[in-house]
Amino acid sequence: MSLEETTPRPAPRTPRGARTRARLLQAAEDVFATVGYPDASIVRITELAGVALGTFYVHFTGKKEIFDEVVRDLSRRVRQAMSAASSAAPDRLQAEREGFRAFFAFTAEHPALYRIIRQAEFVSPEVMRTHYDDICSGYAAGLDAAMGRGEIRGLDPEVAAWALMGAGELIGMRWVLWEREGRIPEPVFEQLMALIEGALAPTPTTDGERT
Amino acid sequence: MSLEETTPRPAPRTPRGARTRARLLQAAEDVFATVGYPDASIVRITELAGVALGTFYVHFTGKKEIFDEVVRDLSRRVRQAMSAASSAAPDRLQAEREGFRAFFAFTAEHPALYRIIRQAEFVSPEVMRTHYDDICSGYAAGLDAAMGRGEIRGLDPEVAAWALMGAGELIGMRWVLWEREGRIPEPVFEQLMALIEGALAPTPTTDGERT
DNA sequence: GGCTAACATGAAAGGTGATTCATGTTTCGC
DNA sequence: GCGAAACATGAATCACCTTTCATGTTAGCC
Repeated sequence: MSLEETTPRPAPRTPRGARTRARLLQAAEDVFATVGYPDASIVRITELAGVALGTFYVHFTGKKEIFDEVVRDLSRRVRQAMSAASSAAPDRLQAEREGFRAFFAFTAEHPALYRIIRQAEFVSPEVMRTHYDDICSGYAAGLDAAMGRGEIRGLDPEVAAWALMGAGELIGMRWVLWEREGRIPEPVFEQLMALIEGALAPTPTTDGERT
Repeated sequence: MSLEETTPRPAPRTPRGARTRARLLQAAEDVFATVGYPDASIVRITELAGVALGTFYVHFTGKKEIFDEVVRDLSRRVRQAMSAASSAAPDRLQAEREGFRAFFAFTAEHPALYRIIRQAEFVSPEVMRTHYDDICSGYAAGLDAAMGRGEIRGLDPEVAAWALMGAGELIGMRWVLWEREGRIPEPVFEQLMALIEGALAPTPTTDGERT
């Protein structure tokens, strides 16, 4: 049942249709984020969106399709935020700082991201994988370039990207999502940066000849 | 509905009861891990366990209760595996190696851990938090002690613990769960260790006078 | 070996929620 | 302004699931 493929609904052809679809997406994001996928019913989504139950099926084939769409949307937005922030940095370490700052800021403003991505594991493993893969490939490319410039030590960019991404994810969960303040405390941020700096810094003692 | 408290069922008083309960727990673990919480029905669990539907309610008050129990059980086991592995290590770096090895090995053998913990976010946020907090406090204590012995640089053990935990989590997801091989490739493991080493190593350049 | 509490059973009650569809309403090109 | 396509509606259908309960069965204890 959860593995079936369905042909997606065609995109809306009029402004009205587009508006309704957007309203449904926004409502779905809210509902998924607050009550979770299991308890998120189509009725709830349509009620929040202010449209009739049947309207939902004009725009989406079912719960999974709209979920996927929500995930893709959030993923796109967070990646865009991160790359926009880090692209202007003069060097890699600065890029790390700005990238992480943007990530934590996005998390603070859209807690839905975490809450939704974590559920995607079952609802839709493919979209979840794509999300991480996408973030990662951008990240790894940045690391690779920096390595070429000798700014960081020689290491496998992919492994490093996943590891750092994981560090950011849990730190964000712990200090942004779980703390009332809703934003990362500066000392925690600095600590994280210190760790990343240490992990990436060119080692004076050993050469970078690891695989 | 998902926030209600119910008085837990009393523990079984006979070997037979204990056996049935254990069978249900094991079945629940499998079902939650394969089809996910939303699609996991009590019927499915009891069928897999080979008991009648009604029997379930002799031992558990509902789906959430057995889910919580499964999470607590997995959490206990993985923590035990990790601490057993790392406790014999001569120094901190060695302890890191053994701890992570044990973690990846456990992940390979019980993919259910990941799959289930990630769902806990909504089903049961408290248990999920407890799981991470528990792992973390042990980890942080180890780092703190090592810091006292001067084996690693001065840093906030809690932040470091969460960051490293996150790194391990995503690396495990990517290379243990998502890869056919089902165990972490040695080069990836070494890369991760190199990163951790860099992150924790006492810095020759700066002193450890950060918070 | 018989008594009782503990345990197991599965049919049935009662809900919930996803999805369909026949029917209206709006919008847009002409 | 008109006709057709796009869109919106919500009552009705249907599938499935949780939970209860009255009734059997088992096992520990004397």
